[in-house]
Amino acid sequence: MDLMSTPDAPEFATALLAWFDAHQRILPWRDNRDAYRIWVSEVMLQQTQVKTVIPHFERFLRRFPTIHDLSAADEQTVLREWEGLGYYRRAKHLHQAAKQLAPLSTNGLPSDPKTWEELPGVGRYILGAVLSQAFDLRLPIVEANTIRVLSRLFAYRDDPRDTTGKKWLWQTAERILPTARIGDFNQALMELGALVCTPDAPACSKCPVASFCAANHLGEQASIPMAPTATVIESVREVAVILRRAGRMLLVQRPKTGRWADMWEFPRTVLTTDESNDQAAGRLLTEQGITAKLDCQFHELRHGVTRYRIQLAAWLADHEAGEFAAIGYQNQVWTSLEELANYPVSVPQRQLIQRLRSDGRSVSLFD
DNA sequence: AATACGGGGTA
DNA sequence: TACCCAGTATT
Repeated sequence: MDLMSTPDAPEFATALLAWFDAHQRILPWRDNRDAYRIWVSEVMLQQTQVKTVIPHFERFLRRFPTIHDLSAADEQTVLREWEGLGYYRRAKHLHQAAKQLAPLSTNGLPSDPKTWEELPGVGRYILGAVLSQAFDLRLPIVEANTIRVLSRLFAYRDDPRDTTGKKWLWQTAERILPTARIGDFNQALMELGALVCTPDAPACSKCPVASFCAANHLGEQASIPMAPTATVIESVREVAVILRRAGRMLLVQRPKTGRWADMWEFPRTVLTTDESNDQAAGRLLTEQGITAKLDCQFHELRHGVTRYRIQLAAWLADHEAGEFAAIGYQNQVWTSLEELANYPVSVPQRQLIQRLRSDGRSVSLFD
């Protein structure tokens, strides 16, 4: 058996960086090493593919070119700019963190890890990604691409996603860090995972570090990393009502399950009985102390969340009397028309509004 | 240790 | 359809 070089050898970083220099994609956040731009990009890229992020990133940076522009904006504006990216908590945390960081950023963003660790929405990945890329601090990263790349390089056969695997990943990511070009090295590892060391059919023949790869030597690229246990997707029915008052349309949506249900207290049993959807919608309003006429417009939308496939039945209603509260993303509760009307809507909700408009209805949610 | 959190891309 | 994606916070 021949000796194989391991990825903690200096030759590994040399080979990987040479490949990165020649083959990296041109991405808008690679224009320069501005910490703010890198930070925004890393937050957007959480659980979101590069191709999806690019147009949002460019629009967001035009709207908020510096951390001071972002910190000066109100939250609703930031959330609206985030529309379509999902995981809106990211935007809230980014905005809160910008407010904390802006006063410390008169000469650029701080490079002190302690300062960054305190920020909402900044975990170990964001910390390493931003500080290694912006300031070349010697901090490791672990994320979707590098989980796969590291598992294969070392032929890690256990589940890299469990507690033991995570610990191994962070230790390994730190151990193979070179002593210079840390940010490029971290990015190169991710870029390799995105372009070469892909989940299905990795292009090992084009891999610059195949000679360092245990899985490649063993021919086990297809079985490493081990597949995660499949997620069970549950189908859920939701009821929503669109309130129309004073020329404005408002969407009131019942939460799907869990914590939201505790707040809304709309009995889920309704959804599994023979009770008609009209009655369910009527009760939804009544329980909120709202008097409304339903004109029985029925729409069915599909709204994807992690573990649920949601069928949303929506009605149009004229709001006659009564105060109301509405619930939407992140347990947000609105108590005023203004607040709700200015909140970003999800893509399915936007589709619903477009459908109403195509039916000749005047929808003025944002007008 | 599990779960919540979105929406888009892809075979 | 089912899985994947430059994760973090909460329970």
